[in-house]
Parts: sequence; C-alpha cells; structure tokens
Amino acid sequence: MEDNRKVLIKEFFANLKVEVTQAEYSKVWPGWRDMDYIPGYNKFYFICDGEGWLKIGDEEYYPKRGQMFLMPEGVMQSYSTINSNTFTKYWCHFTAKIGDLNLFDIIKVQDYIEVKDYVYVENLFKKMISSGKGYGIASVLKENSALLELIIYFIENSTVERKVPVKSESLMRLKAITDYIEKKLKENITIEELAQVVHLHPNYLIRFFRKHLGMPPIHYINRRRIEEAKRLIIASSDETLADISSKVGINDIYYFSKLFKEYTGFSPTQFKKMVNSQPGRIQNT
DNA sequence: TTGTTCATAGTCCAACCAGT
DNA sequence: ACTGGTTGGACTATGAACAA
Repeated sequence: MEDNRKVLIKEFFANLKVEVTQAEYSKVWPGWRDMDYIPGYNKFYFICDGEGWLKIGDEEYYPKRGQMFLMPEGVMQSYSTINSNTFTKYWCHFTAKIGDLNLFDIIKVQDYIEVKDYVYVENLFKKMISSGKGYGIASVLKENSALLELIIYFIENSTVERKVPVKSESLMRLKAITDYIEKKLKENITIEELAQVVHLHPNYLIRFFRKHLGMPPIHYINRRRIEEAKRLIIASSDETLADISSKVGINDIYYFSKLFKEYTGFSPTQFKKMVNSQPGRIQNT
C-alpha cells in the first residue's frame, strides 16, 4: 500500500505543471486590504520589511521580515495593512496543477515558513521577476524553474501532510491502470480493456484518467511508447526503426514516424543521427 | 454514471526522399 | 533502381464532451 502510494505520487508529480502569472517586488499601498475572498490562483508572499495582517482560512498572522507565506488557491483569505509602515515584499501569483487537481489540494503544507536562507529565496524571486519580463522560450522556462525551486524550498522547509483528497480507491484504480499500460505497452491497448481492468464504463474511464493524470489515456500511452522508442534508439543503433516501432506496440511505421515527430519534434531518423553524432551527450530528452 | 453525437486520432495508401 | 524512411491526404473508428 505504502509502496503503491509512492509510485503514484511520483506519477502525479511527473505531471506537475507550474505557471507564474505575476511576480513583483513592491511596497504595498496604505489602502492594501481585501476581506474574505477566494482566489483562483496560489500566492507566495516573501516579506522583506513592514507590518500587516493576513488571514488564511481560519488562521490569522502578523507576518515578519524573512517569513514566506503561501496563500493557496481555493482557500478563503483576507489581508490588510495595520499602520503606515506597510509591507515591502516579493510576491507572485501562480498555478501548480496536476491534471485538474491543485498541488496544494494533494499535499497540505504550512501556511508560512521561516526563511533561513534569505538571500537564496530573494535571488529566486529576482530570477523569476527578471525572466518574467523577458520574451522567448528560455525566459518562460527560467521563470517557471525559479517558481519550482521556490515551491520545493517551501515544501522542504514545511511539515507536509498528505491530504488524500483522492480516495484511496481512486488511487488504487489509477495504479491498476498505469500498471496495466506498462505491462502491455508492446501490445495493442484499447480503452475497453483498461475500463475492464478497473470496472468502469469506458467513457467514464477516460474522464477519470484525465482528471488524475492531466491527459487522456491515449496520450499517456503514446507518450510512454515514444519514450520507450527513444530509449531503444539510444540503446542500439543497429535496429531498424520498423523493429523499434513494433517493439513499442506500434505496428504501423507510417504512424510511428508521425507520432514520433509529434511528440519529440524530430523524425526518428533525425533523432537517431543526433544520438549517433553526439555519443554520450544525449541521455534522454 | 451512462448514452449520444461530433471531432479527433488512427490507419492506410501513394508519392516522395536519401542513402547505398 | 532498390530499401527504408517520411509525409500529406482521405477514410474510418474511437474518444471526449454534453446532456440527462
């Protein structure tokens, strides 16, 4: 049971998607105040200076310099100033989702942490803010990676409980489905089969799967197949693509080419060439 | 949770390309 | 010119969304 959980949690987190919607460093204005609202995004506040008041759920706080607060999506909260010495803080709005689920619905963390490495956290915020102002793919990646590091820092320095919003019956079902997929990756897998494994209606299975893993089963299966194909291409240079294709359960080489390109951006031969021309450099992508 | 409907993914073919 | 791979397009089966 515990083992199953671990594997599942790993699978959940492999599908974690984070996105920064806004990040700033600012001093709040004297009228900074809002009562009993439920945001549709998460917030981090990293207090640098000043005083004020926060309420997250039923808990009230008077944050201090060096504390980092998490105000999760979907939780009732309030904030306001208490005197003219208002907060100066780094802050950001972000989403962190696994499929349709919010990260902080799956794990329960503290409302705030005492930041021991002030400069470290400050630099992450700086990185997030400056890359948020840039354009291009790299800056989006940088922004998200800074956020991810902040989330990790927060979780690591917080006591974490699993909320288990997903009933363990659901977890077991999900586990049964993904196990079945791994086992039969090389063969044809139909939705009917998967549905039978967990005794769900095929239509419902797809919805169920999507809810927990953020993509339809076919996408998941194909992604796994292409990952496996990449592994095989890297492992052996003498196998033909047709062989590899059928080894990962795709008997149609035309379709294999198409899928491979769709998922990796390269055609199989291009990928093979890249791998062979850079021995040892590409482990996996 | 199920049944229906419409859009999308999967299949197959033909034409094409690149290497030998 | 033969083999193995890629690609666009047309057709069909299947999955996702919607309503109940």
